Amino acid sequence: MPVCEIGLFVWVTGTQITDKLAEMNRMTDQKTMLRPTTKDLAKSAGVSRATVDRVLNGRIGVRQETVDRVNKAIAELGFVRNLQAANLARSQSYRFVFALPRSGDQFLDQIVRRIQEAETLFSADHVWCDVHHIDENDPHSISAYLSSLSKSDVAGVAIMSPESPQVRDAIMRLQERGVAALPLISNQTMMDADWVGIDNRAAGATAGLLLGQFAGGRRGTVMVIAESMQSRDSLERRLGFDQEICENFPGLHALPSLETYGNPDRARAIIGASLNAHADIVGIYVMASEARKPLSIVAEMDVPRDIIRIAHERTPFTEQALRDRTLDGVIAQDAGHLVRSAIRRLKGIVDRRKTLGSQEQIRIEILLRTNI
Amino acid sequence: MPVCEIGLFVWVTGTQITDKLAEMNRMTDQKTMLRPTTKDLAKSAGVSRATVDRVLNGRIGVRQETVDRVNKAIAELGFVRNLQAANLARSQSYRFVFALPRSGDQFLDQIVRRIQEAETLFSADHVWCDVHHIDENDPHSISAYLSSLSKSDVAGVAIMSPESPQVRDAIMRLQERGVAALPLISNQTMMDADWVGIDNRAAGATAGLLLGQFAGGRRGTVMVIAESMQSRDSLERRLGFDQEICENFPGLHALPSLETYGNPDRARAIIGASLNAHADIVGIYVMASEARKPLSIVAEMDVPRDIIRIAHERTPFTEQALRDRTLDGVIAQDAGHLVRSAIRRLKGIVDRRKTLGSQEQIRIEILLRTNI
DNA sequence: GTGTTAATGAGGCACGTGCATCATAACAAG
DNA sequence: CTTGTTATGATGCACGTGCCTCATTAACAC
Repeated sequence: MPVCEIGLFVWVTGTQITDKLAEMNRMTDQKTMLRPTTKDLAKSAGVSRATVDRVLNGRIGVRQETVDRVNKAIAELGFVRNLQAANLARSQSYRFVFALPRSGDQFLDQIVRRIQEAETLFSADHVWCDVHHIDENDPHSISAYLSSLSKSDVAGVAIMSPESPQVRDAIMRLQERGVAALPLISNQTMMDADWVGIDNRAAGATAGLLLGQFAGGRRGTVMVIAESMQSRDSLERRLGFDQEICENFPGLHALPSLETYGNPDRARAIIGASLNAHADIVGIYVMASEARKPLSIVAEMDVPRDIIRIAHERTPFTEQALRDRTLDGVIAQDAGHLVRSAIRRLKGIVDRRKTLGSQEQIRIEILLRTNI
Repeated sequence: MPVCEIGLFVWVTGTQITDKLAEMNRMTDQKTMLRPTTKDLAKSAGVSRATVDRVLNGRIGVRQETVDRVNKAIAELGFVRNLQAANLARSQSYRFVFALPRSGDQFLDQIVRRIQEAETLFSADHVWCDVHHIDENDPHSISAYLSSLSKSDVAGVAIMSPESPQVRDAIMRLQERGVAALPLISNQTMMDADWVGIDNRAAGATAGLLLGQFAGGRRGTVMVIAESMQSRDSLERRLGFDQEICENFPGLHALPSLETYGNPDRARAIIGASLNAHADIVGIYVMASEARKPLSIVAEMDVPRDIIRIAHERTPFTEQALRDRTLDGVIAQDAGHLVRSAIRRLKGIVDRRKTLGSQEQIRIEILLRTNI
């Protein structure tokens, strides 16, 4: 009679128990719906609490056979460790570091603000976040910084940095040392699964689709402005954009990307030249995450109203531009969601838990002036 | 010397302490960055832990003067109750009920699925969710059900129900009895602040803007299909839609709403009649949350491809329709986010905490075939 | 047989809070 | 003065887990 074997918990938890008993449980006052504890595990597996502890925390000195018995009991009772009690016992807190490029950029400012916001939110879970500014153009210094982090100081790091072999290696070494590491927004090749950010190819395609549709059958060329085409993000966005335009809007022709290199003078010169050279421009796509300068320059140049303008990222500037109607659409990733998702995933890694996929998928948002 | 008064905690927490000390604290090994406990509170206020407990939990039998002293200490030390320990002590778990209309609707199916998903996610916080199906057309039975809930069974309820005085009253009575109550998706008038869902006026406006832009300067009429115009949501969407179209797309003219009342035959008849009567239709806006039937009927009738179609809510059907290009855009609210937000807010109410506004604002999503 | 070692049991304290009990003090009403 | 009331202190257990120490057992080599 399995009922007797399982013992006390038969009527208290219902996870692996027969439907009938589970039903009984549901009927009972829900406050008594307790989860099995390590004590119950011990009883069920016929071992002591000490051994259960050894198995749960992966300590050495337990026969495989015993490990299996305990694991079987875990499965049977549907035991889940009470994280709050565990954290309480070892008075654990999680310190996470966000390694971000130096700011100036409104989008980065948003991120930093959201990190502070999230810290308040997660303080109940004993999560603390720090921001460390890195020099995005110096992979060596980034790698050096990451190497300086150890498990005792930092539980996890979210890294926003352009792709480079040094950084990729540093991330892998971090993980080996037991520090959770997560690429943020800019992905590093190979780490397909474990990163936080949007699918930039799809984002570019969405920009293309929006621009194409808004152009409404007009024919002409489309200007594409980027900060630099060195970064993976830009390349992927461009790829998605081009594919969408080519396949679905044969009347449109996208020009080669204009690279500003973050230099306003250069930007003014190349944008001006391009506008003069092409009289039939129907759309402008600003691919860079900092849309302020390119758009300001375009505005200076008295570009006709009916030229469609699409940019990336929600910032105070792009919000205002949407309201002003000097911008027609914004493709964005929610900064708050990015940050919270990174924290949850880092915490999940530390706790050796699986996180909820659908919540952690960062959506490609389309912002128009009506849904800011 | 205030340092002595505050005592132990001077260098351990830095919330209300001078910047210099806070800085010292940051410098220290972060693991020692402990939060003040009730014990520290007691010491700082010069009372016993028992009295601190009385104040914290609002029990009677404490002089006002003493209450003030304790509260002052709370502020000074920046004390925040350790919720996990508290929950552990009283082995509390939160049971929340989602009161939803009976299904059939793909959007509702999504919601139910997301609730189950969220239950897994929140199980670490001892949150349990049940779904209770209500008869949305019978306010009396809804009210009766809500009245049957008591604090001992249920910590909170999220209610998706059309507006009615009975339901509104029942919600208020629930709250008086100490059960957290939260309107979900469909709001009840007057409860502006405390509800979970999107701004339907803005959602309608977004639909209008999208449809207008996609129409690309063409002139003609726009068909609007609703399930019923009785509900507040529909009215608000229509309002926003009309305003957007009138103000910004003078070439378009929106017809009166066609109400299907959820009846396929009726739907087929009125949609067919409308299509025949208006040869210059350039767009169709399906306002109902269940877009499947109206869109299928439209598809049956061989409506030209270039007529713009906009609908609401992400469902398997609308996703497929976007891919098929039989639908041009979807205005959606993320079901998972809705559910999680409701749970977090209910929990926040129960714990008497403030929740993070920006996270709980439900965004109006625009889905195109590229960003599904 | 003795010593050695690995595997396990037994027990206890700690974490921060809720909650209960009993004791003590102050003070007012009778 | 007693008696009752109210405010407070003192203390201890409980919650579920981590972590530590010390004892016990069995297996194995010498």
